[in-house]
Amino acid sequence: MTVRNRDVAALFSRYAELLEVQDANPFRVRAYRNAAQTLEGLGADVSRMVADGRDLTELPGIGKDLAAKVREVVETGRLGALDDLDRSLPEHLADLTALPGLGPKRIRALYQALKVGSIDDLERAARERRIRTIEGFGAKTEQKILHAIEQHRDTGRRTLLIDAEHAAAPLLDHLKHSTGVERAVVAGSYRRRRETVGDLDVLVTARTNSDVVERFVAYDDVGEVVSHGTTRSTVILRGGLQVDLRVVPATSYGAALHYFTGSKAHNIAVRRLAQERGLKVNEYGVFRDDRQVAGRTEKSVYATVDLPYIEPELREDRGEIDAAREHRLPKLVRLRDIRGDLHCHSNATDGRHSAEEMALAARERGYDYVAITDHTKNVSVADGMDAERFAAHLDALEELNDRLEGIRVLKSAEVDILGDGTLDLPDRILDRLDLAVCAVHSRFDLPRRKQTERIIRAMDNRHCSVVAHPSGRLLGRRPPYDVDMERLIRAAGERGCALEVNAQPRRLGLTDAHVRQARDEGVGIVVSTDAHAVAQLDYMRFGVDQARRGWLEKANVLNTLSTNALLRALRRG
DNA sequence: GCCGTTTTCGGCCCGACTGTTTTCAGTCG
Repeated sequence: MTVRNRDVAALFSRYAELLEVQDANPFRVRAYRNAAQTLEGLGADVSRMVADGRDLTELPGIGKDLAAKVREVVETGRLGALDDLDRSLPEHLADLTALPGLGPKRIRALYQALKVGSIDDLERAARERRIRTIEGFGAKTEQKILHAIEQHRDTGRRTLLIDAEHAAAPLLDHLKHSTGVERAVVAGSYRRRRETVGDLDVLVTARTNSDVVERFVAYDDVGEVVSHGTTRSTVILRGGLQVDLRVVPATSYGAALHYFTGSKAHNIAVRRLAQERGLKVNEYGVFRDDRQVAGRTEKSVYATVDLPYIEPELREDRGEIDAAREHRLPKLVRLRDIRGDLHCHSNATDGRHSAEEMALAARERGYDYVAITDHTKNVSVADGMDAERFAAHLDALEELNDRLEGIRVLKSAEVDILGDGTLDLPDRILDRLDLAVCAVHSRFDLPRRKQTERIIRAMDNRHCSVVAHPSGRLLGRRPPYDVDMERLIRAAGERGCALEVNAQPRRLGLTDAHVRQARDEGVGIVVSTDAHAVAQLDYMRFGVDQARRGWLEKANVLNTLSTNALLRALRRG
């Protein structure tokens, strides 16, 4: 069994939780958390690094001790130190850290006083009114604990970025109508454009007499007010999404925006740089002694630590600080660089609109080209077409192309990759395509090696221009199929095959870390919407966000090219 | 437990809100 980065990260995270409950040195706890984060954000397989005898201490936040522990997990699948802790503490004690309001100190107090070792134990103790008997706990805390358990049981999931957008837009509109409000924006992971967000961090600049916090807690969609201060408040919307509001004066806007955009790790790194320069950075500005020296804009904050502006999508402490210092930050691809969509469905199979409607909608969006990529026979649930139907379909696309002006319809298909890695269309049809977008739609359960080799075999076919949604995941619904993505990326590079960032907000095909790895390996990336209706062409921006999180520049993205340059770039051999 | 352009030891980011122990610890972001 191959140990994946996220397996090691999960063990480290759990170890950190247990250490915390044990009242260990908080910096030691953080070291494990940092290491977990490093591993999760790493494109390369740590198992392979171990097999290749690479020096793991080169990784940020991993020293001699943690390198040995990573090796231990990779080689044995276990972490001995964690097993030891697990033996001395109740199995489910660490689960308690998931409850808001319960930190390590309180969990320890509960365990020592009442032998509470799980959420169920905790609920029982609260109902029997035993929690209020512990020093430092009262009736109100007991109630809050019960409430937190309830909430934890029916939510506790992350929200898709698109759903967060739908919640944020009307809320911002509501806040902007408050007295004295100048600006209202969403910061946090939403602004960093992570694929899912845990909560919404709303930042408002306002004059001192503003009623914005009052308006915030009185917002229609608020289900519960968690906290309510003068400059800060937290609510939970009816749908379960938590929203944190912070209010600062305009002179602090840049510092606050930087602070609340995060990530936490990025902020800590920036503040450390400030410290070295005798400065203090907080959400109100950059200070030398008690005098504010910057903070009205984010750029001014970065300038005090001698860095250029860093785009929010890069702020994950994954090397962006060093890159900024050395003036080698990527010039990130933008939505307006995109000149066409290379993955769209029509009503020839499971799309809602005709190829002509899709093409006209693409033209409206300013594109030069659009690839109509309908399904092949093996994807029967989508009414996939066999060779005969496909031949007629391509005739129709040619006819359409002759008729339309201002947009080039590229003849294409979403060719199913069969279980053995062959393609679901004969060569005589594949030869007629401008490009073939190939993808897996079945046999998600193949073991890792077989799945990997299946897809590489498909890439061996000279017709395969792009591998679409190469991980097969559906956020919150279906985990990625087990595939050696690192090997897949290398294979794509060797064969001149492109990989797709699928812009469907629930797919986003490649993770940001894998996008970045593909870039480092020189693999061409296409960003496509997989639209099944004209409105979904607008999902392109989610794909561009993901590309930006993977450090892609315009030159890394093939569908920023003109039609002819694109077709040249996709031609293989 | 990590890390080093003052350091291989001694640091490790900073402030708001809540409840309770009435002066502050705990938690969170």
